[in-house]
Amino acid sequence: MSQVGDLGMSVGYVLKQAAAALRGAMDDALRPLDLTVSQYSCLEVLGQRSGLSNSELARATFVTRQAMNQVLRGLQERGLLTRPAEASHGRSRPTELTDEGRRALAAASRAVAAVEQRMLAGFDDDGRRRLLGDLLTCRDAVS
Amino acid sequence: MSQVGDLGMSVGYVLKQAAAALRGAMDDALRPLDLTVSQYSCLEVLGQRSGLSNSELARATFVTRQAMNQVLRGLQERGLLTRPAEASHGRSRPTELTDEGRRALAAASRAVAAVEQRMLAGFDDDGRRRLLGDLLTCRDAVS
DNA sequence: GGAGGTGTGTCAGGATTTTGACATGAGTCA
DNA sequence: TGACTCATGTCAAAATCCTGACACACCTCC
Repeated sequence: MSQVGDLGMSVGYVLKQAAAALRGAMDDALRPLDLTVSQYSCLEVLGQRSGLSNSELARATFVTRQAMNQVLRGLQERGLLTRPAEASHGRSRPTELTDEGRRALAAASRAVAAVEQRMLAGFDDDGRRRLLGDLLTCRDAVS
Repeated sequence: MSQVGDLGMSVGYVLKQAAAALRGAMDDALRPLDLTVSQYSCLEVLGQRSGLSNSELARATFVTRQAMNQVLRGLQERGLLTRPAEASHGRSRPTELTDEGRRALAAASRAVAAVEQRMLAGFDDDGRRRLLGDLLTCRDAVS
């Protein structure tokens, strides 16, 4: 006898499906802009909080700092962000968006916002706030 | 420490975070059983609906059929499932769990259920049903 | 001052996934 | 029958991510 019961009724399973569907839709929306979801996530976090280090960005996007390092190199190569050649304190190097990076972020942000708008079309303001709170509860409970 | 500002108010961003946290917790819970999340997902779907083909399993778990093929090979190698040597109709080969596969699934299902229980500790029955319905709405709207 | 612990950046290797491609089997329709 | 379309399985290459490891910088405590 399965502990999970009907798979279609498992919150965890549907959560995973919803996240996968969202990621796929974001991927499609970002492909014309030549950005991956990981790259966009990095830019978005940097747009909100400038000057974060590699490790801080990794934690914010739920990937390892090694993976984030690869993303940062690619974005730096393309001129979308800058890092000082050497750290001023410790080993961490604060990352900043360039003007071109801000332009790319603006375009990507619009594309992703359209996807999120489509995902939440069936919710009113109260419903969205409620869903957001529920997801925060889940995230914190399982972390 | 790292409040991300407006990003923390994005349902899509928090959905991604919650799914990532859940995946990490599932990974930890399944590691003692020598199963990855992908492998468990495959077993769980097969436990619910036996006889699915490679492509059907891939769609059910939101991965490509190439990736699912790799998972199926590993599980078949370990004797957790069986596939007929050749297809009886078309090219699809229906997959079935072995007795050992069912035992592994039962143990994994218990471990994952504990994680999900922890994730939903803060919800009552109505809250869980509501969250499940909201996630289904999101999934279908963005697919 | 020195030892130990923590956080950070980076390198290397392996595992997983995706993209692109090709061949096969089944169904549709002229 | 033959051309066309579609779904499936599979192979190969590339991209991505993770695990393990190492060195460096800072901090605390003795």
